[in-house]
Amino acid sequence: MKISAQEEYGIRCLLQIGRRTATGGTTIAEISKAERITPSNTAKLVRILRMNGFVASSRGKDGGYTLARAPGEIKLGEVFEVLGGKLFDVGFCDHYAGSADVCSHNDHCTVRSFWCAIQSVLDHVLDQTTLEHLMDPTGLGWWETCLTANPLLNSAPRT
Amino acid sequence: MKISAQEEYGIRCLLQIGRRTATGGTTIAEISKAERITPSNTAKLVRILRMNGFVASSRGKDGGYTLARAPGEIKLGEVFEVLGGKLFDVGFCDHYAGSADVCSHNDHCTVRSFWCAIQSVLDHVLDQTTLEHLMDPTGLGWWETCLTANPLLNSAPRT
DNA sequence: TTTAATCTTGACTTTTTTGTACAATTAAAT
DNA sequence: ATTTAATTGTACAAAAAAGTCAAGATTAAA
Repeated sequence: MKISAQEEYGIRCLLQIGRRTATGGTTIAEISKAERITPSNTAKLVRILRMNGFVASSRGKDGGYTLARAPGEIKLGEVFEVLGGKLFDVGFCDHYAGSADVCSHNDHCTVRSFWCAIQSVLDHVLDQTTLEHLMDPTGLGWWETCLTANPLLNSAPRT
Repeated sequence: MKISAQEEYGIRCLLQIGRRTATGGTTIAEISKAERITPSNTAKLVRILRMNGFVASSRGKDGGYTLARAPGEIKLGEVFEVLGGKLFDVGFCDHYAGSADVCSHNDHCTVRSFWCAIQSVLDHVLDQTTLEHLMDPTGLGWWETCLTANPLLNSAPRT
């Protein structure tokens, strides 16, 4: 369970574009330089963002990228899904269950139901965070206060 | 951000061993058959579990595997870390920051601080769940109640 | 109309992860 | 002692993900 390179850099590219949208957008060359990844790789990542409606592009001289929506309207959950997919695939059992008719991954699928629970937790957090939160320096760390103010996340005993 | 195959099957192997510890343990051949993965792959996964102190092995005829600790003492957070590592590596910036002295992954590292927040959330959940929770069928879904009883995770507005 | 900056696309290479094979080791039972 | 059933460790092969490259298409300004 790792944050993939594509997620890491994809988010960073989006952040770069977000920061510069107000001043006319930015180019692949600029993003590339700022994030220290190659232009080719940058292009690939930005392409994913564009095809999924997060950024808009204009071609030709003086072209470049801007956000396609307001930062507050871009949920990180959506971005993550596009860049790295869900935590576990539905249809996982189809691939891996071997030749059994029903999911022999068994355990009455306790395991899978647990994966779902983890995913719910993540989704809730990611859907409450927008690009705006990452862009605004004063918004740095609203999540920490959430954590400490929270019964579940704050060493609550469970029974 | 996906659950890796090693995490998925590693947990399942541990679960198999846990279930059969009371009745004398189990073997790689049995686990392999139950989870429908090859014996070789099973051996590899179980080895990781053994080297990290989750299971004990005995060799020779009538050998096999048992839990090294009580199920209630095995936090899933620990197991996950061993099987799949942390969500993002410390030292990530060392690898990817290029030739800059300081982490040029910049953004005043808002991004990284956000990764940390996500990891905290995950860790809290995973450290509150033990193998016992997965083993006990009646314990199915204590996490769902947690979710719905929870302000942060239940569509709480944040400001 | 020319030019230069920029995006767009698909194929290719490298790296990482995942899975497999096989020989060596151990211990109980006979 | 020998046989048998099991674990252990290393090295290798296959698959997936990440990253690179090169040629093409589009646009705006000079």
